[in-house]
Amino acid sequence: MEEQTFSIRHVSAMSGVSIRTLRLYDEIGLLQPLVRTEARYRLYGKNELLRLQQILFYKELDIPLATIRKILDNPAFDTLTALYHHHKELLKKKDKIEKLLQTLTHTIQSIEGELQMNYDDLYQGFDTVTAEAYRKEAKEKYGVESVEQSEHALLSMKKKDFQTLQAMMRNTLENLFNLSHKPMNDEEVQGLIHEYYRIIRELWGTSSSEDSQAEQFIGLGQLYCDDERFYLVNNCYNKEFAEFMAAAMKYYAEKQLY
Amino acid sequence: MEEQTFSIRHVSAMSGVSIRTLRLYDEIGLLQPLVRTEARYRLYGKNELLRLQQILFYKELDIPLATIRKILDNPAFDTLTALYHHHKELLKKKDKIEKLLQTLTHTIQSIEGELQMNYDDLYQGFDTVTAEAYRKEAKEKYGVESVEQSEHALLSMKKKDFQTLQAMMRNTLENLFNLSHKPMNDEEVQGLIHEYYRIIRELWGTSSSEDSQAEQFIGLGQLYCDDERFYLVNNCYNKEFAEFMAAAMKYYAEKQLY
DNA sequence: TTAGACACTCACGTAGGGTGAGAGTCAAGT
DNA sequence: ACTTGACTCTCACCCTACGTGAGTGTCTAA
Repeated sequence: MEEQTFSIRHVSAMSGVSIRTLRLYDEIGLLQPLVRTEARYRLYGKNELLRLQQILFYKELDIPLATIRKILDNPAFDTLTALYHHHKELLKKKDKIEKLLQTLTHTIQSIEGELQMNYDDLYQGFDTVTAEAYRKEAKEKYGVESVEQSEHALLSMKKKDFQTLQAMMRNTLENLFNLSHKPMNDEEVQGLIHEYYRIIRELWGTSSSEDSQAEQFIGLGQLYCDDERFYLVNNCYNKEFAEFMAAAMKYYAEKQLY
Repeated sequence: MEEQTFSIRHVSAMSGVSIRTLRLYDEIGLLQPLVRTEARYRLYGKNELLRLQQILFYKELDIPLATIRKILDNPAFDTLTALYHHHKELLKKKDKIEKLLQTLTHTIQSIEGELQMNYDDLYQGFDTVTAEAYRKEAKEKYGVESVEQSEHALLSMKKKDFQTLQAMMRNTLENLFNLSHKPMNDEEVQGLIHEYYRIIRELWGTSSSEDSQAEQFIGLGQLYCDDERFYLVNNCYNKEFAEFMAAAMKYYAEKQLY
């Protein structure tokens, strides 16, 4: 029995995504139809519809399309994991709106003379979109301060590049978190650590350097254990996971980097 | 005593909006600094900071910049009214997230075999971005069905044009709602009705027609009273306001259009 | 005066589409 | 078999809202 398929118009109607957009997604390899008929018509199946949903969730989080594709095409990608991740991010979005509502209420009160408001407070809750803010986050979260070239690399890194790396890092960490019940030297775990290492190297600005920076990588893992600011997943500090990461990173460095 | 002013970097830091963006906003007349020094430096004051906040709220609602400018530059613009409007829209956004969370939960349950899910339901809560959806809304809300050229005008109207008209219409209706305690023939009220008339004409595709369409305009006002689908403000049906509108539109037509 | 921080304008480029033109395909009706 | 309206395709131009870099001028403290 053949799988049920849907024309591009049908998918557009179901999903609310324009036909032009669906073609764009095909073009860039983000969402390819199940079938191209002899007439070049696109026909989509169930898996494509599910993938489109994932795309829309990631879009809701302002992830660029190229990054979405990378994430979805990763062999380690898992739909359920991603859905849980989206859930958390949507809750964050909701919190943001709460904050905006608060700012709004305060502004009204300020205008009506009921309270005094600082100028800074006018903008509480709005997204900060400057490259500078992104760099600050990198410093706080990814231990780039301790690496020589990092300051320069960070200054020259473009905002989009940083966002892409960040999204992929989050994705990798999520996957690692799901495997943290396994031994840290598990093959799959170590594969993900390898990925993590390469992303960190991009952030450090040393991705093409001969020096493998094994010790720095180990040091970063240790930093996760020592400093409670480094909550890696679930928006809270998780000691067990930090230790898991540190051990896995240390093992990876010793096996692959020395 | 001179007003306190802020450099562009300061405003960027306070607001999270990039310097480049602030320059762009100046360039397009959306947010002009209080002062340009002899050196061409931009200095912003209190009113500019408040205006920037308004811009950010409108941006949060995906209103195009040119439209934001039109709204803010309208003599009838009122900050408090706008803030109340933003409040409502943010609550709507929050509802949308709730819906997405629901969709997400259902998807998880569907994958885990706990329930059966239609393909359409995969996309509940996501924005519908097709021009077709916009046209449908126009038909439902602005009485375009009853006007001859409207179908053709609607088909040829671009999505952005429609969004712009829609935003301005909402804004005009908000202002009218605030004046609905006044007589419907009040000068200010009639000024806003004039605005409303011109926007409706754009939607009808008859903005440059010699025929004033007085009767159709009156008929549209009557439609608001007769059909409970036409909730104009506050996301609910408001009979008093609908009647106010109908009367004001009738009066306007009789005085200005015949 | 110097030097570093800051600000300016100009201009190129990009992401993610919207839109229109022109042509081919499908399927039901005659 | 032909017609016709709905559907689909590709191509190509355009747009919004910036990001980014280059080059140059301005400010201010030392």
